[in-house]
Amino acid sequence: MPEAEPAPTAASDVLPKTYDPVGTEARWQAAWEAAGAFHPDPGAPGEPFAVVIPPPNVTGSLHMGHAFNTALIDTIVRFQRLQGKNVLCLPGTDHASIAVQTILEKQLKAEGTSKDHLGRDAFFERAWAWKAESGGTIVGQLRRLGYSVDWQRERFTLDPGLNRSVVEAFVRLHQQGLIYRGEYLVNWCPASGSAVSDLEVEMKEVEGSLWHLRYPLTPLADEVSAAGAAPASDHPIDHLVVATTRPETMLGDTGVAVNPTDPRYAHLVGRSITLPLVGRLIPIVADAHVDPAFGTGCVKVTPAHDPNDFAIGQRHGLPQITVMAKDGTMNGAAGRFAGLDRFEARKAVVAAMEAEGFLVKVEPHRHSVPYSDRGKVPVEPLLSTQWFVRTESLAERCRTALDHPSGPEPRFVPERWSKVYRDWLTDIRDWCISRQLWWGHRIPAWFVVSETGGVITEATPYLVARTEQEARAQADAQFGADAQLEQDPDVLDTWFSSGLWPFSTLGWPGEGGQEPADLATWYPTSVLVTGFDIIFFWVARMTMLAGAFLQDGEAGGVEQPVGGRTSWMPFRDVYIHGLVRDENNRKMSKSAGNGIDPVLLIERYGADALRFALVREVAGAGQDIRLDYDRQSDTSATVEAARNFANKLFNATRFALMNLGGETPASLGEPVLAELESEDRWILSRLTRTSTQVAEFYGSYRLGEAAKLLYEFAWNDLCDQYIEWAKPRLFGDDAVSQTAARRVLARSLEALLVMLHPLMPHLTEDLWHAVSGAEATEFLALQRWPQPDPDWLDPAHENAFQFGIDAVRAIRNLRALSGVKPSEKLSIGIHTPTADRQAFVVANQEKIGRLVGASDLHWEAEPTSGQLLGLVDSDAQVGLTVPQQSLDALRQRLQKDLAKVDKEIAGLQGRLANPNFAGKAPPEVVAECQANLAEAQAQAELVRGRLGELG
RNA sequence: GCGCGAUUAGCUCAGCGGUAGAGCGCCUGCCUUACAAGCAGGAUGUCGCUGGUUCGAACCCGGCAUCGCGCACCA
Repeated sequence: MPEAEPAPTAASDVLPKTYDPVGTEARWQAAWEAAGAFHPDPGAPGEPFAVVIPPPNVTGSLHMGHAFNTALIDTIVRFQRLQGKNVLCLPGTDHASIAVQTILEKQLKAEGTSKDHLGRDAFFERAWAWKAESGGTIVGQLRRLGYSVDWQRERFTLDPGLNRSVVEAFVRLHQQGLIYRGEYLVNWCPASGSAVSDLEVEMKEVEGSLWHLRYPLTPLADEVSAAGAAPASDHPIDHLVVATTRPETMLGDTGVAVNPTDPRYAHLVGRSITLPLVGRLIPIVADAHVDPAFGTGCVKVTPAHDPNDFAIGQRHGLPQITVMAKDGTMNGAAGRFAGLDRFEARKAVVAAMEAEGFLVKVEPHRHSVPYSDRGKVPVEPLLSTQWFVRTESLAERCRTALDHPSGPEPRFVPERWSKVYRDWLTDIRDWCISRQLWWGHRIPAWFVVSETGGVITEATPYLVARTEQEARAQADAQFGADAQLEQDPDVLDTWFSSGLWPFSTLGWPGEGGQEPADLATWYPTSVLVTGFDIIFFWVARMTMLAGAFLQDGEAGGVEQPVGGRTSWMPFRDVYIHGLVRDENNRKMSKSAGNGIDPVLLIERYGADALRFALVREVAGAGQDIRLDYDRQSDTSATVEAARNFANKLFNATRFALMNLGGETPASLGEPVLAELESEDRWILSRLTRTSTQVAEFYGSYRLGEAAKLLYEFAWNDLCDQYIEWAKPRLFGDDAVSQTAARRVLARSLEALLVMLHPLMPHLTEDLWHAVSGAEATEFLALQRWPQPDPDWLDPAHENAFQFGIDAVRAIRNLRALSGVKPSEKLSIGIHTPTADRQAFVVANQEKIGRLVGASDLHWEAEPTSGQLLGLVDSDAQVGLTVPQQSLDALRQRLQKDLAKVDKEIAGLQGRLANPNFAGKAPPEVVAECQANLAEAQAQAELVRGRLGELG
């Protein structure tokens, strides 16, 4: 960021009538970044507070989910900064192996070439070029949200530092015996030619078919030679019927299973089937996995192509016959079907079965099929040799931490997600971490290919090392100097590097056994903020990997968090938020094309408005939020309302600048208690209450509540009430009264700007500069949370002032009923026998008169006759003298009031008449009930009197 | 199948034991020298259904219904 960036000019003395976010936002983003405002020093004072942001795909672009996540995180970290914490918020991106490789391969294909033609090195270069070109998009868009992250610490999962972390992690896991290599069924994506993780598999409901196939029993005569012993007796049954949704896999069948308790087939267990089309003899086995009630109760077993069958096969020692190649076509083992694509093969197998009389029937069948998220094709369970992380011991550590005696680690907000997290850590499957791709971290394992004839086979010994030199040295020692090495061609799952994110980005593992300063200061991080959709895949992987690396086992064999920490957990809290749904409550997705572009909304309404709108919608419980949107006009009423709020603040500040006489909060000084008037004391009390409560809300992730409370304070209290009541003083010539009002206004507005800053950072930064006159090098973002004088809190006075508000409303209501022109000044009376209220009315005569358009505002204990009267409560009435009275409207109004109050009386009397209520309810509730009844009865009396006068 | 969440004003949602609120929208009137992206006033609900607990339930407990989500999948 060039230092020469022009210093931001704060809102000038004369502001325009509406706020223009576009220029303002860009200006402050540049100023913050140029000044390094969010580049913290690990040695700085202040309690450390750290957040690492969930790294988006480097080549992606901003969607509403990012905007939402960003709004939440930035609100939290900006609040903590205002609390004086030493805040690090660290940004970055991940390399998204499959996504990027898919894009690149598509490009290459369009150019008439391929990655294999290009070669690995050239392909890698090209991928980096693509990253350089498109990788700036999303970080640029994140900047436009006003994200207060430390861009100087921005990381990328493939950068050299994180590369080192990944290699170190792999090597250490291997040393701990937690990484192994072996041949297992994995989710294979034929489109990308790689294994994929569970995350990248999505179950889709499809209307498929259930093919019922006849599998003939092998005649007994032939069994003898096949099984070596003749079964006890023959039987009329000469075949079994199996059902399948994937008939092409029958070519790889190596058994048929029935339930051991199924009387229909018990006698057949041990006999064999002659597999149609293939001719292979396969045994009938008994396995409890088979549900006798489903279909025919007989299941074909294809261990090499189905996870359940794989397990059955293992239990019964059945061979695994792979009939498919890695590109999804049938292989040599498929006999005459070899070379066909798996879906063509399906048709061909069915046709052949039918032709040979083995097809019994076909039923429509709705079932779910695993689809590759990236390749958009059905995933194929395929046997292949892959690298795995043994997860059980890692998961166990995490489960134990959840039961930590001093509270669960991490702490989930909302709490219910911890259950989901625990479920995922229970009965967890080992994690396949190898990917047959080029764009990613190459696995740091070298095969000693000279031991197996120059090629990599399952039997080839391998060495895991941090560098090729290290591997070479190991090879020399173990296999001699002429051992030939070849690095594993595969790369690691992107989530492997993402799983290290909370510590790799802080410099783990460091140099020479030294803990890096960032890690020392900010690990464990304070909170992880993420959507529930990746809780299993990302959150749990981070906690599992941290458990493996951020502990020492030295102290008497008991593991301890490294560096004397109290916890090795990568984050204290996990704040789970919902999804942003579209105007029809649908999940936004690229394929559905229903995404709402945050950038469009930022351009239309400003980033502050979008952020405020998103956060304001958040309920406490991590629910999804719905964003309304009109696709015809690209407008959103919700965001527009937030934009209007921004404009309201802008104009309130504009008003203040016009009425503070060129002074600032600092030059005006603190309000002097003895000089304060009614509305001063009221707003300061409200301010004190609000600042305490908002801080509580922000601090406990109740961000939506914080936003709503501030909205109300700003609009209702400060603008609608305080400013309106204080106007005569600000405009008037009583210097003492004017100064008092200026002090209170300046103080309240400044505090409001600070409190709103986490939600609307640009606007508040700009307005704060205008109000405070602060230098361009100073930032609101780095100020402190308001510290109102506790003496300002005055609930009794808030109550007393509420009477004023109510009286004004009652008068205005009456005026509206009277039909008198709003511009016409009227003689108005407030009638109350109570001394305090009388004093209030007298003291605020001018202000109230102004608020209600009175030519004359006076107090009288009782109304004089001939007036139009309205009720404040049983103790106060308001009266107007109007030229032509609109008696019908008033009568209707009073009758309505009476009906309401009568209903209330009936309800209260009913309750009080119940002897159980008086006996069992708390006395204060009974007393309140009685007081309400008395009030209601007194009001009814007054209203009846008024109605009587009207005739 | 197992689990989770939702159901409150026309719409989007708060409230989670003392008798219902906000924003938007709506109706009426106002360009009142901060703001028409505004101001003032107003209307609007058998709180999904059904049992129970309680003096008292939108709120707690049990069922049911509808919608949504996650996990597991029966071939």
